Formats: sequence, C-alpha cells, structure tokens
Amino acid sequence: MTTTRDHIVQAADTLFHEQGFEHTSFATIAEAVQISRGNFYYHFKSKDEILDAVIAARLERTRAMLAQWEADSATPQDCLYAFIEMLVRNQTSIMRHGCPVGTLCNELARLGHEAQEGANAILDLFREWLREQFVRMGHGKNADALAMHLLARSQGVATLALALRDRAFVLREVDQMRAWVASCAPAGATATAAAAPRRRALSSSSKGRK
Amino acid sequence: MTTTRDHIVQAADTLFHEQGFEHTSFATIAEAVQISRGNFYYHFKSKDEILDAVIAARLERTRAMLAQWEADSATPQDCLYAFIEMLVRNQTSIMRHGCPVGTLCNELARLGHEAQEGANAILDLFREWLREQFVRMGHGKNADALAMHLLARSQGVATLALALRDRAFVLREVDQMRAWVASCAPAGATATAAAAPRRRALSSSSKGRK
DNA sequence: GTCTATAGCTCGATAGAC
DNA sequence: GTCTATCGAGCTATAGAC
Repeated sequence: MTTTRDHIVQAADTLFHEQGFEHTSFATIAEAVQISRGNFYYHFKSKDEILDAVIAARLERTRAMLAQWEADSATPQDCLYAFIEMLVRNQTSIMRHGCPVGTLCNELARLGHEAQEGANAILDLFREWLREQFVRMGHGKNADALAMHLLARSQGVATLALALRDRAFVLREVDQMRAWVASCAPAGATATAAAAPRRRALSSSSKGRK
Repeated sequence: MTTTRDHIVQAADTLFHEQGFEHTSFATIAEAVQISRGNFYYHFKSKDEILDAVIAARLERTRAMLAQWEADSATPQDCLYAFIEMLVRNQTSIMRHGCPVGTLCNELARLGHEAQEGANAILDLFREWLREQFVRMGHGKNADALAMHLLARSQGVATLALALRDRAFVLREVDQMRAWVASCAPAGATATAAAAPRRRALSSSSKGRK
C-alpha cells in the first residue's frame, strides 16, 4: 500500500536529484504529488524532515541494490564491474542531473547542512561495499584506498559528464576503469599477501561479465 | 584603481565559490562590499549579469594562471605536475567549498542556466591547455582524451574531498596522478622536477592509449 | 554614484474549517 | 487527512531623493 507520505518522499527524491535540495520548493513537490502545500505539514514538520526521509529511503534502496549486485556476481571483480556499469546504465540521467549521491553530498556539504552526515552514509555504503570486494580479491591492507580510488574515478566521470554531456567520454573512461579493475585482480589464484595490485601493461578487456 | 564594480565582482566571485550562485543573495554580496542593495543596479542590471562578469573575470584569471604555469615549467610533464599540484595547494579551500570550476559548471548545468556555456569555457581552457601538453609529449591523437582523463580524475578527487574531508585521501590520489603522468611520458624522457613521482601500489592504468 | 524605500513575488511554515 | 487562507521573512528588482 502506498501512502501519501510515500508519494511525497518518492517525488521529493526525484526532484532533489533533478533540481537539488535547496532549489526544490514545496510548491514543486506538491504539484508532482497532486496535493496542497499545506497538507505537507500533516506528514512532515519541516523541509529538513522530508530530506531525512529521502535519505533514509535512498539508504535502504542502495543497500538492496548492492546486495543484488553481489548476488548476481560470481566474483568480486564482477561486483566491481557491476558498479562501474552503473555509469553506463544511468548515463542519460547522469548527463542531465549528475550522480544523485555525489550531487547531494556536495550540496549539503557546501551548505553546512546537518543532514550531510546522512548523505555521506550513502556514499559510505558504496565505499564499504567496494572495500569488501577488494578485500575478497586479496587487497586487505589497501582495500579502502582502492575503493576510494574507484569512487573518485566514477565521481569525476559523473561531474564532467554533467558539464560536457559527452557520451564518448563516459564510455572511454568506463573502459579504462574496467581495465584498471582487471589489473587489480590477483595474478595467480589465492594471492595471500601481495597487498598491492601490480601495475602492468594491461590486457585491456579480458573480462566478460558473468 | 579599484572601482566599486570590481569590488562587487570580486566579492561575488568568492561567494559564488563558497556558497554557490543561487544560494548567494544580493544582501550577502552587499554586506561583503559594504554598499547598499539598491546600489547594485547602477552597476548591473540583474544577478545574471553579475554572474557573467564573474565568469569573465575567472576566464581572464585562468588564462593568466595557465600561462604562468607554462612559463615556470621546463617540460610539458612539469606543466601537468603544476596542474595536479593545484589539488594540494588549494586543499583546504577544496575540502570546504569544492573546486570552483566544477561546482559552478555543475550548478549551472543542473539549473539549465544560460550561463552554463560561459562556465564550461573555463573548463575548456584547462582542457585545451592540458591537451596541448600531451601533444607536446607526443600523444597527438589521444591528447584530448588524456586531458579529459586528467580533468576527470581531479574533479573526482575534489568531489570526494568536499564530501569526506580526508586529507590523506587527497594526497594519495595526487601521488597516483603524478605517477600516471610519469607513465605517460614518452620513453627516454626525463622529468625535471623533484616531482619524480614514486610508483605506488595504487596506480591507475594508462591503458592501451598511445 | 550612492542611498532609502518599497513593490511584487516566492519561500517555509501555521491555523483552522471540513 | 486534506483543504484554504494567511503570516512573516527573504528574494530580485525598481523608483526616486540626494
């Protein structure tokens, strides 16, 4: 059953992504949900409370998505490919509105908004999940740094994609990120120690998704 | 001689970086410049006109900066190092307010603001300048893709730096970017700087572009 | 060139009828 | 639970005195 509250959160979620939190007014959300402005305050005491609800919903959705990716992937490498593939899947949306996670974190950070921690928690969900994959690949000590590196690469692509709207650029960078993941793979199976991924003149696209 | 107009543009420039364009009101700028709100409209017809003036000022300043970097660098590699070093030099500002170029481009792109082209022109200044360095290094055909790659990396670092405020992360990524530039150098060439980038565990691949 | 005063609008938030 | 009406604050922009 979908309550009015759910409708509000869903509409706000979309609008916060498309227009930003601050730029989105109650009037805009009200129009999307087809209710009156005043009716908001039966469900939420303030705009910040709607933001909290949106963040909570995104956290839940992200958790489910990551679990699904893991369930669908045979190896940790495939998990990483699933993450990277997101840039291609959501290409159009990213070129139009940016990465929903990165743009929200940045907007709230710049505003000094108290909900920044919540938004960062979404980012941390990805960070931890990526770290886990690198741990499974045998990069225990550097797993977090590798996770951050991949996060930064994808955020950079999203940022330039939004500004320049260059599809070829996105695909090119995605290709390189895939190659980088391939180069991170433990050479022989079960590399116990070997913390560091070896730098090599890579065999670009060895991975076949499955 | 510094005119009132210049003062306004300078204050607006800083505030647009720190708070964003939309979030910055005339009242805030007026307070910074110590003039009355009404007085703005003698110098500018609208807020958008101030934005245009800020963008023009940034274009000019960026051109001068890039020319200076080139004058101070013995080799194209050193130019690239100067670019990367910017992330360290401006670390504190970036962690607090983000990259001034990236945040403005993204804000205007999301708003669908007509000044987006102007903001992108600043980004293109970097893109062209970086491309030029790669051309000088002998990467003619791939020079633009390499320039975009470096731009994306730095934007990604700036985005995560703003969200997470992790100094160690920034330094780690900068180190990797230096190493990547070194790996792009034409064989046999020697970079002058103390920048002699160390090769570290987390390097990103240059892939088969060459 | 700089000021005060204010129009006209939108915002987030409240009050109270139904 | 949903509505209408409205408040006060903040915004961009204008008018006109000095």
